[in-house]
Amino acid sequence: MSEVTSAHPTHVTLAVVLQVRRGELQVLLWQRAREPFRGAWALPGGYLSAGETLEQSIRAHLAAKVDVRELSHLEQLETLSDPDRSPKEWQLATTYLGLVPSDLDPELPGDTDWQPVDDLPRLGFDHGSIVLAGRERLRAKLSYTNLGFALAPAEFTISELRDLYAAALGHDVSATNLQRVLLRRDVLEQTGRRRASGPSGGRPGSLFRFRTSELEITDQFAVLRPPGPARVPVA
Amino acid sequence: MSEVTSAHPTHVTLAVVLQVRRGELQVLLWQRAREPFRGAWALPGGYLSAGETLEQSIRAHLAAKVDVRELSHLEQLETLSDPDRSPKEWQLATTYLGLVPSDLDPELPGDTDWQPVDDLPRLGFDHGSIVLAGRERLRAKLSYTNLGFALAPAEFTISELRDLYAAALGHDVSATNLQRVLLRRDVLEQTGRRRASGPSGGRPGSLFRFRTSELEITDQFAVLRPPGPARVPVA
DNA sequence: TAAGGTTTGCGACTATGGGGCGAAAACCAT
DNA sequence: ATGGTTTTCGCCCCATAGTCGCAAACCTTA
Repeated sequence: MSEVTSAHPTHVTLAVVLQVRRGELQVLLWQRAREPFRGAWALPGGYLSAGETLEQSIRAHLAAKVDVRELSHLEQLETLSDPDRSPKEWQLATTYLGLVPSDLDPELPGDTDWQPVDDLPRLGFDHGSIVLAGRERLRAKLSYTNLGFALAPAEFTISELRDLYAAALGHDVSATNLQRVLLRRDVLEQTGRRRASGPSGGRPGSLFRFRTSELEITDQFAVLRPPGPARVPVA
Repeated sequence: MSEVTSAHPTHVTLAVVLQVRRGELQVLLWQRAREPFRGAWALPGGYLSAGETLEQSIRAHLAAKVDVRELSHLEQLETLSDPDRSPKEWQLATTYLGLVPSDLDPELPGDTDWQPVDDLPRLGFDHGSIVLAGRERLRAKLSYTNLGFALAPAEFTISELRDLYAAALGHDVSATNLQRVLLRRDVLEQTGRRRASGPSGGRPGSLFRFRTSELEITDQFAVLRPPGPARVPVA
């Protein structure tokens, strides 16, 4: 049980901010200088202030670490309420998933750094499981939404996008298949330009972009569909 | 802005409890006797008490309306934080989705009743949109999980199950397709028994049951799968 | 300019799973 | 037995994903 159990819980917001850096999925963490969990790493976030919404709160706390304008996506995850999740007080935590495009490299305070999600340091509180939940949410949504836009730069070749997906999903991805799936779903479109070929030569790749930066869900996963002759293709 | 904005918000839990009754999807509501929103209908729920988790809180509040043991499923939805969502105070609300099998008919207090989700009365606060969110979550999960177990009685024919799905999804469902999909995914199994044929005659249907009442997710919706020869069938 | 190496693009083929349809099976009532 | 009703099941079609391999496009070096 908590050392202090008042009648009202405190409320914090926490964010799992993910980015693909150097070919691997990394999460934004900061190292605690004070107890509890002194020396351990923790998710960015902090207390909810009066008059704020939860989203405003997490954006404000993140602004102290990274420039908030660099966040390409932010969505709410679970709200945690185990009375023992903080050793010092009765504290609720509403968690968020944030994404940053891979071509950005925001300035960070000295106590803050990116850590690979597959090789995490010791995390304080229940933050380890929160990172797992964020990673899982990202993995799932990459499959049935256009969320890739939030990980990718404005323009990219299919090979570059394949590497992004491979890092985020944690397994190899076929470039052929990725291109076909995303083009058929109309989430990618061609820019017409090509990229200068790399240092090792080879054919230069066409540049693509995501058609929109609004989250869209593929309707294809409604398994028991309404009856009808056929779903009309876009007119 | 709220009339009263203290430094600490209050926190309530609310539940969208759904059941298929008389062939349509209905939600559990109670009619408010006091301001604000006197006379309007509202979702069951109430304040979070000291030492509780959010799930314990909503279960306790629901116990005052329906016997909690009748809930076949309970999962967290969003946590709402608009400072103006309650006219009387700064109040956060963590919402839940609850499901009740269609063969149960719990005792209800006098102020409480089931209402069809397609023809709702006037709802107080933001409860209208919460009901929508719950309905949408149910619809989605019926497609890619075995969540149907939470709507169905212990045994049923395919036709009966089709009617349940049709009511929950809001559109017709093919019995042939439903059976094939759920059997292939191994979520349904046959009991061996048959149901006596109905009043209008006809061939008696075989009785089925859900293989498990634990929530399981069909892995089939990972679109960009890991490479490999084939996913091995269950050995 | 030709040859060889590297990377991208793309079509062909296969596998899987959902949707539609109709015939056969199983039951009741007359 | 005959007809009406409901369930069951096989068959075919189509959409989409996964795999493979070759051609195209580019660079470097000879």
